[in-house]
Amino acid sequence: MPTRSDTDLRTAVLDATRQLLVREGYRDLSMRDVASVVGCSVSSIYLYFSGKDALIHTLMAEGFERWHAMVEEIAAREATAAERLEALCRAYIAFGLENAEYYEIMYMFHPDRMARYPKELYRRVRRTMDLTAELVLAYAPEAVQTSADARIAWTALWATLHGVVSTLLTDRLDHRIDRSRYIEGSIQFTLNGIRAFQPATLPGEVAR
Amino acid sequence: MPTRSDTDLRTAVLDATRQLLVREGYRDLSMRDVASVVGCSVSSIYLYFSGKDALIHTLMAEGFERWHAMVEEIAAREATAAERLEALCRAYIAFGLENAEYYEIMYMFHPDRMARYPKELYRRVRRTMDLTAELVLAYAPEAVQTSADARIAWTALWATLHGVVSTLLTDRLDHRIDRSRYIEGSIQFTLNGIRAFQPATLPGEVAR
Amino acid sequence: MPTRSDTDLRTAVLDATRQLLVREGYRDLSMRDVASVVGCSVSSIYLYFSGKDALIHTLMAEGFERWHAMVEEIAAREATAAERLEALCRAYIAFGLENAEYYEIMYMFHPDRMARYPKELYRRVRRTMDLTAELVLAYAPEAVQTSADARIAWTALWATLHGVVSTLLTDRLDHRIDRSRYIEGSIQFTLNGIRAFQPATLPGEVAR
Amino acid sequence: MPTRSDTDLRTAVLDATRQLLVREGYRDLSMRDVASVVGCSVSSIYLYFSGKDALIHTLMAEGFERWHAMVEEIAAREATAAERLEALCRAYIAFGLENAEYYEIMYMFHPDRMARYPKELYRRVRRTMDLTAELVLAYAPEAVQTSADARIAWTALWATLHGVVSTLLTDRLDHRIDRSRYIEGSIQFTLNGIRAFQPATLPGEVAR
DNA sequence: GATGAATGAGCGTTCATTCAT
DNA sequence: AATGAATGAACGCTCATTCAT
Repeated sequence: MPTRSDTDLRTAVLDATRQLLVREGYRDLSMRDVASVVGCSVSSIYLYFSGKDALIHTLMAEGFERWHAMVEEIAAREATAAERLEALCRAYIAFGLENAEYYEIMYMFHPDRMARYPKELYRRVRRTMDLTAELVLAYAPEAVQTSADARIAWTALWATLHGVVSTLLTDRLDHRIDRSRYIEGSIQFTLNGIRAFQPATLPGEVAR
Repeated sequence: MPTRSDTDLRTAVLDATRQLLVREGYRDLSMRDVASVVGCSVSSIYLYFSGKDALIHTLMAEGFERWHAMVEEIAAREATAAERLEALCRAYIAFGLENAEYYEIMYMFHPDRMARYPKELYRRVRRTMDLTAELVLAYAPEAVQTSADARIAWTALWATLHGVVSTLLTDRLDHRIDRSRYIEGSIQFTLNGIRAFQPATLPGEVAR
Repeated sequence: MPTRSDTDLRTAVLDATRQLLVREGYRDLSMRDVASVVGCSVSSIYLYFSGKDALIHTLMAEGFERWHAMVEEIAAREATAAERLEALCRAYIAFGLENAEYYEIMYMFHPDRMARYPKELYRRVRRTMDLTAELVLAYAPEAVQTSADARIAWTALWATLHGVVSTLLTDRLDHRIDRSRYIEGSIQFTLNGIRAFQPATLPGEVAR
Repeated sequence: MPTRSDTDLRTAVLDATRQLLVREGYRDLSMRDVASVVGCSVSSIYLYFSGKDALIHTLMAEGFERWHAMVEEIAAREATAAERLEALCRAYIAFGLENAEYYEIMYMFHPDRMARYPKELYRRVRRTMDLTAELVLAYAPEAVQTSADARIAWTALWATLHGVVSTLLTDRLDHRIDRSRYIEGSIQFTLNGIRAFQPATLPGEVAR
């Protein structure tokens, strides 16, 4: 009597881990818990993952994958550059909020602290960013002219979005501020910033 | 030969904890580690702190204190509103980078996960934010008109700054991007965003 | 060379605990001690018992079980009521002495001090007592007439027996007194007490 | 401003310990607690007691002292032998109940487990018992004829009383049994036992 | 392919005790 | 006479990991 005949254990473990990550957070996640949710033995997990780190790494990769897919979908949309960039921003925030601590392991973790993560991931992340940079470039071609500029602009834009997500996830938004307004406001004014973008000059250089 | 006679153990423990926090992050911080860095016994730590939580709380309070002092100093400066707000932004980022995961425990932590932190801290944090809001208001009085707007604008501004710090601390800045340029760029364009600020409209409302 | 292959660790842990309980008493019993006697790691104990309390509870239950079995066996004997009650008394004392502080955890412990013990045990204990009460009733039907009287008589009888056990276990019997004589003497005169039993009158009531 | 000028620290420590012993029980008694109740430093306790054991020993001695005094007082009373022996029994139980865990350390502790207790105490305890034996002898001179018999009888009597105290202190009295009736019943029927006393014969000897 | 048994290292915390001052 | 500072050993317990079956 195969309890789990069709779906394999590896998948079940990933599902359980993802679920527990949201419920308990990364540090309270234990192999025991995962096994107990899956309904298998602890040691079985080691058949598919070399250890806890590898398990987490897999989820991180999965997360980046998902995000990449979203970006690709948006990039492919029939819409104005402005609509697409706004959509990207909203998608990012939504992604972060919906994936909660899943997001945490993707972004808030010092890679150095875990066994070195495969280079391959960095490559993928960079590819995602390049794709995003194109959207930025298309959005404000008169302000952002080189693709180097675009990367700067996007990283800065991303920083805002990350800040928003992180602020909301950790519940640090002042309670007097309306959540949706805050999100929209942040997006709008960071986009304003992009449009008004001019290659930054370091302090000491001829200023803006 | 008094190794520590003049400076007391309490201070040494705090120093070691701060240092370890940067090296190991909060969750990997153990009382044993702290003791070993300080060069004292584990139980000695308990002479000055009732437990691990209390130790961390102390550092958090200390961090917020320091930041508050910086804000006050900047607010008191003889300078234009623009200079002061820019200074605030740079100070924030510098503070975050220099205090590394000291910063982490201050901002990246869900308060709910630790034994409830004294209300008093929250009050201080909000006071700091109000002070900051004034700087924002002074910077762009034509765009940001009410102090409610100012709080929204600041929280959004803060989100960017937090994003920058977090991006840099977690080493996620694309290595092709110049660090200083990125910082300046982020500050400039977030300030642009402030000047162009208009109370956000929710999607569905009459848009910008 | 299997040191323990045939008998399982769970049993070994219980054995060691019982043994240590005699040697060290309950409060000085540590999981480390148990592990060291068993020759296993501390954490292995947790494979079979959820914690120290559970370990002790198991032993308590086991003890009460054994005692209940003895009572049942005696109640079933083909013998006079007098012989059976005397047998019960001797059995009680023998049980206490042979099981040493195993006895201690069964009887000398304030239940309140440990995580609440399952009700089920209390029920068993009371059932054992009821069974015993019957033996008392059969022994002196003219003196002890109601089963309520029997319970009082037995509890008082038990108090004596417990006193004897406790006295001997804690080595408080005056060394000039012969151990066996003391035991027999106590039994005889407590039985005399039973036969001469009359429902106690509180001081102030019309006295005997 | 001497906070404790008249009464010395030694006394205060003993008082605090006694008080804590009742409140917390022996095993939860800590030097810290004592010091905190006294309002002195932990190390100050060591000025008067060489350690925790010595502190407990002192209290045990004190307890035996008190009990001895009670016995003497009763022995000296103008009353019938019966009244005095009954009074002794009631006094014993009252003493045990009123001194709760104070009683515990006096009687429930294996002397072997603590640093050897001074011989002097044993001598005192024996003297107390001899005094008691006299009361027993006077109570039933026709049954208890030699002082050896008296010691046996008393030890057995004591066992009952101890059983009663222990039963009540550990809350093991069946709740359907009235407390006072139980106490009186036990006393009465143990006295009956004494009166009917005949030197015990070992099983195998010519029986009663 | 899957598991149960076992472990070693580590955790936060408590406590009796010592000793220089 | 009294203390504050410091410690070492122990405690109950958890966890990621290994390995024979």
